[in-house]
Amino acid sequence: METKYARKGSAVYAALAATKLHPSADTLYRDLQKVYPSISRTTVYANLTKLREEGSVICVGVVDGRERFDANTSPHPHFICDQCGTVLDVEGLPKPPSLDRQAEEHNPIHVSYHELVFRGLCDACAACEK
Amino acid sequence: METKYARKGSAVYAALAATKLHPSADTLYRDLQKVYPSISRTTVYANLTKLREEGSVICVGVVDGRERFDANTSPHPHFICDQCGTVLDVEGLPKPPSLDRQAEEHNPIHVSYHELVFRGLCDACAACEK
DNA sequence: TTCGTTGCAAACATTTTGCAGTTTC
DNA sequence: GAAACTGCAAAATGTTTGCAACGAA
Repeated sequence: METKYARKGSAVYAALAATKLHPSADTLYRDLQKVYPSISRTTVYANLTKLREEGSVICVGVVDGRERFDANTSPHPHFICDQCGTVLDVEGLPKPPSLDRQAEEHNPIHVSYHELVFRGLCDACAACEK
Repeated sequence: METKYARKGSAVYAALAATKLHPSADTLYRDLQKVYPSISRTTVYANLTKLREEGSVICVGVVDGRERFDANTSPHPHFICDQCGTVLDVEGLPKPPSLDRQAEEHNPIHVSYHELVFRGLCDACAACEK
């Protein structure tokens, strides 16, 4: 039985952890609405901010002006479809050796991590192009 | 002598090509105002859009909600300071061998290029942290 | 005269903030 | 009761669009 002010923070995390689609705040909001019809966008945004500060959620990029989130916080490469905006995890790449230290060697920077993002077309969009 | 309707499109490109700061549209607008006091944000945005469609300009990422642009369109790694938002070119990295083809091998994707972005603190911000 | 460029104002979309009611401890 | 959570409404911000005036060819 849902009350108006039920705790929804953990639901935001659970919804994000349950998908591989790297949803935006709004997509997450729509998904959560199905279970919590009274949830507000403000709550989704507030909890995403909190989860990000805690380090239990990351933003993997901005697609069409919308931040895309991931509950898998271990650094891993992504793919973004330039046409439909789908965000996928990229599998099967060898771990590059300490790229971060190499970058620091020749530049005035202090690297904590790096992001590797591939761009192109997903299978579905590539099929449409033909 | 500046007229109200002087051609400003090429000035947008020139301003972007003249800096390594990977400015945002608004930064570019403020820079151009010094030379073209009557220039409008609309013109800067319109020309950035056109240049991007032409392929003579790229967006290297979104920092604090602002798109950052680069007239150097050849793919190269960048660094973004998590504190001040500075965007730097990263030098001295060895070219990884056909990462794009490797990614395609194990994933249902068609890669046209990839972006490598290092994150951390720039020298100035690292100094302040101490 | 046709087409592309410019700039103002308004519209848009995503995200943030102010605030008051609610729940938890 | 203090502190944290929720949701509504409004604000803030970056970007786009409608449109009319201007300029180039």
